Amino acid sequence: MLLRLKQAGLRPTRQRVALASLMFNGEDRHLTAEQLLREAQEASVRVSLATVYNALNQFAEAGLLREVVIEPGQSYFDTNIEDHHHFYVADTGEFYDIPVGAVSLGNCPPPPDGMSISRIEVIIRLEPAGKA
Amino acid sequence: MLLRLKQAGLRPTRQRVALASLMFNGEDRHLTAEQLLREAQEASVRVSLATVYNALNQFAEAGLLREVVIEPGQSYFDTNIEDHHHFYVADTGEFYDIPVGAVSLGNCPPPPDGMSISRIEVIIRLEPAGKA
DNA sequence: GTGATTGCAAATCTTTTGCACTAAA
DNA sequence: TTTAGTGCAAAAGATTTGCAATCAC
Repeated sequence: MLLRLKQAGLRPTRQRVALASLMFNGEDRHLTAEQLLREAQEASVRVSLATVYNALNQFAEAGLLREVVIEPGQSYFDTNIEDHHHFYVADTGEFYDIPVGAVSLGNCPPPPDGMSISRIEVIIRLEPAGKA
Repeated sequence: MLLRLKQAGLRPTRQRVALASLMFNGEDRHLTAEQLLREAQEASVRVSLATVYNALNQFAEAGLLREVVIEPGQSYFDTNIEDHHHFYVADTGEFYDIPVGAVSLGNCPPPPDGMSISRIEVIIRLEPAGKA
């Protein structure tokens, strides 16, 4: 974790190392700042909410994770920085990753003049089956 | 406009009629509450920000428009309720609609067990050409 | 008249910021 | 030691809410 932070140009402080260790634990995660704070507290890591926000923003800026905005008034941070898409369950706030290869996007219309595509995001919203 | 509101089960008050007239003026629009308030004020419609929010939420709930969340801390309301996708320019907050037929989405992976798809959203983020 | 709606101001929620203190190099 | 990072509490923004006044029916 130390190495990863150093490579990103971030000083590996106790808090940043602890937060990074919680987030980058092997599996792909989608966490809000509050959720990460709670995990830190459960792991007995002394850290403030402000620092969690700062760290998440710095990690995102450094390309270590990606901010995902799906709901009003709530940002998720996604540890999977590969090109991919999402299933999202509004009821629970759960995410499931979809590898980019699993969705074929054809026929994309050309961007307006003077613009180029920076990223394509596909969000498939889910609901409990047989609900609607 | 009166009719549209009545059909949606909303009492056609002065404010709601005025706001609806501004939003549903023929073209597809993507507005924030603040933007709509400003338009109302420019049109000399006396209405408060709280009422704009209430009206937008009621319209959305009634299916007259759709809330679109793309940026942290800012909701857009889209008057186009047909199935469609978006180009989005982060720098300016501009939207361009993409008709659903213009993007072919194949090969969608099946949703997790017990879940069904409620909506598929494709967001193509744009940046000024030759920027990156 | 009666109940829904409005406007205002205050409250709420997420996120950011200022600044004195602490820790990394 | 020097500079970056942290924590707290306060600030900032977007949105919601409580309640008396107002409007639609």
